[in-house]
Amino acid sequence: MTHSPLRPPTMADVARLAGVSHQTVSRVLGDHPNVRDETRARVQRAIEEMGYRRNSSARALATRRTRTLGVVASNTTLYGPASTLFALEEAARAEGYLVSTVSVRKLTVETLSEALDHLSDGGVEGVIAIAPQRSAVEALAELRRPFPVVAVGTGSASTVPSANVDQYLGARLATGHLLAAGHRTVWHLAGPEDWQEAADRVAGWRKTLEEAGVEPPMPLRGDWSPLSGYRAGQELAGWVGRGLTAVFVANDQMALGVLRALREAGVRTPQDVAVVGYDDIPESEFFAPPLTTVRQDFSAVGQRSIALLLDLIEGRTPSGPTRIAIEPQLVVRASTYPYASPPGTAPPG
Amino acid sequence: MTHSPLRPPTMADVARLAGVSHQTVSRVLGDHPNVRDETRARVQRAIEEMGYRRNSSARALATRRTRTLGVVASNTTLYGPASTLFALEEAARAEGYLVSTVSVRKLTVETLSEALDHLSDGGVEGVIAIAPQRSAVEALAELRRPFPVVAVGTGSASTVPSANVDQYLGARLATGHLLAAGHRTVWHLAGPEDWQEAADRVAGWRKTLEEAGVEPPMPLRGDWSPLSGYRAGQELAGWVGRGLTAVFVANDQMALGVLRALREAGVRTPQDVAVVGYDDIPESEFFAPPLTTVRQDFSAVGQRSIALLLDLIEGRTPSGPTRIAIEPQLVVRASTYPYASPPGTAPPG
DNA sequence: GAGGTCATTGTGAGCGCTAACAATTCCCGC
DNA sequence: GCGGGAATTGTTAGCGCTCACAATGACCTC
Repeated sequence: MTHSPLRPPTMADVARLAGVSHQTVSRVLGDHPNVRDETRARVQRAIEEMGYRRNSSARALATRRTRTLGVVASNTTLYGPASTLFALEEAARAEGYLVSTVSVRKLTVETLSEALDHLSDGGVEGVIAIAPQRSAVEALAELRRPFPVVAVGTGSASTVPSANVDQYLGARLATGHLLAAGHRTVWHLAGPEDWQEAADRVAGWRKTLEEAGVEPPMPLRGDWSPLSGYRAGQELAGWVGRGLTAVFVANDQMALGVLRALREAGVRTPQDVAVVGYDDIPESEFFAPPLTTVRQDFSAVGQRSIALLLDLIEGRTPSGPTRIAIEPQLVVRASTYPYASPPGTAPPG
Repeated sequence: MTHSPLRPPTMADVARLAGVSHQTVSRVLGDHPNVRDETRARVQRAIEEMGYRRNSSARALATRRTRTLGVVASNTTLYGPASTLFALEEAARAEGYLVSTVSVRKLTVETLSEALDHLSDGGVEGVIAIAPQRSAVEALAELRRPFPVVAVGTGSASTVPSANVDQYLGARLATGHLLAAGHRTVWHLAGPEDWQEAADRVAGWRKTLEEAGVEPPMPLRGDWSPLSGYRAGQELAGWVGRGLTAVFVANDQMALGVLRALREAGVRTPQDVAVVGYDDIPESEFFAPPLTTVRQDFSAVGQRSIALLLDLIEGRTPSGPTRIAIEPQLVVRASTYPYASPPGTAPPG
């Protein structure tokens, strides 16, 4: 603190003050064992006094390691991506890595490629790509890149190493729950066509119905937004009384729109139509009525994918499979069962 | 592509292939004017052929510029922080900067200090701190740090350069709207005590009532979560018929809980009690009933704060004030006015 | 055709650190 | 009190790039 040059102090400055060579300073900083206690203390005092911090660029240049990971994501204001991002960063930081993020509005071959370039210019050692669109997955496989990449949200379609919640299983849980409650069939409001996770949920829903000997109705399509759910809900309301008693909606936000449309059409939930969502966003417990949904462990996705990426970067043989699947969990609430428990009494997510 | 050494190619490798000096390669890459077209083309071909990319660490070391910004944030799965984060990254990338994020679970002096250290070790040239807790703001002012910092979400309390939505004004809009609709008084469910934004909203609400000659009732406290809103809503329901006809809730998530509690208590919204929220999250239009709320332009916050930070980094005199205030906007829906328009007809956020 | 100017290219010296090796010191047993 | 090995410290050479400056050559003017 006494010293205040125009440029931040260098290792040589510290060395001079401590009366040692710069290499000894480096050893102290690197916790190298063979440094005399007295010397170490003297160096440490000098470091303190000058407020010295190692220059990360010089270090990175000499070691060829930046200790920085990249993340490419889209739709980061949605609960799922935001939660994954959070878990990713936390896991990476625990391993001493910094995380640089590129959030794009729309994931295409171009934006993905630009994002990887930008991260590459930033010197990342590896990248997590949250790439739920099918096209992005393919692009990922083809793009030339000088570092390992782990995909997240690619559903069952990943050709690169990946970590995913098992969407197929989640859809089976949701659909099976409705069938078990006595519904003859289950309609489905699906996510966008080109999202692999949406496709996996459709597949799980369809398979479950088929196993029960039921011909699946035509699924509706939304874009994940509450508004698209509202519009689909208006359409669904027209089928009430003609065999529609249960709907599996591919995410909670759309389910919210469906609930509103049904309510406005005078259709009661769950008495007339039962609704199941997907994601378990924090709000869904407070919808009207509280929403039965499928909870995804985004935190696990984040941790597992970081662990996998680090294995790849450090050249270790991955300790587990390179295509990780995480089990989702059904959360039953009043939208499928009118006597479900009030808020705050069930274990939180 | 033909070349495939163990190490990525260096500028010298490219220079050799193109038959020029490494400096000429640097000039081509830096778009320096004085390079003959023929030479430039030859170099570019060599770059292409080898798949060469500049080493960012070496570049950063030589230029003393990392072109990386840091962001410290908490509660990043909430709509507000997530939106801000997105806008921040997008604005920074447009200026050629990479963004490294540290998301902490709880913002304290310790976690903030650790986050800044971590970012500092990553070589960031400046930091945006999303620091809504009052304690964090103070910590920020005192912490020694070798780079400029711009605070976001610090409400009116920032001692460092900052960009904020004017929360005081937002609260006045919300409260004034309810008074104008004929309510005699307005209750308030506030956010956590130590959040400056919560305090600013309380102040705006209180001031508006006082100006109207009304003694403000005791505000309730929540923690932003729907559950805390639900609990407060149960309490509020007990005051219906005893002067409670309107509530201003400090965020949309809590408002969702309040709506549920009122509904369960048989209180109708807006006929018995009108409710106004804050944030305009995408879901609020689909609540039961759709929620009147205050929209914050997070995107503007992100852009303005990045512009300010870059001014500070580049040593320019900031082109505007160093404490930026952004105006919020009232969005009227059915929770205060039963004949509000259906979804999809109003201009989107 | 000498001298001057400009465009173009090359050379050398760092940026601040780590890694490999060399040099010094210390401590022990005999 | 001296050889030998371990512990400790110093020296040197990069890591791959940019910056400042030097060198070259082309072209022009008088």
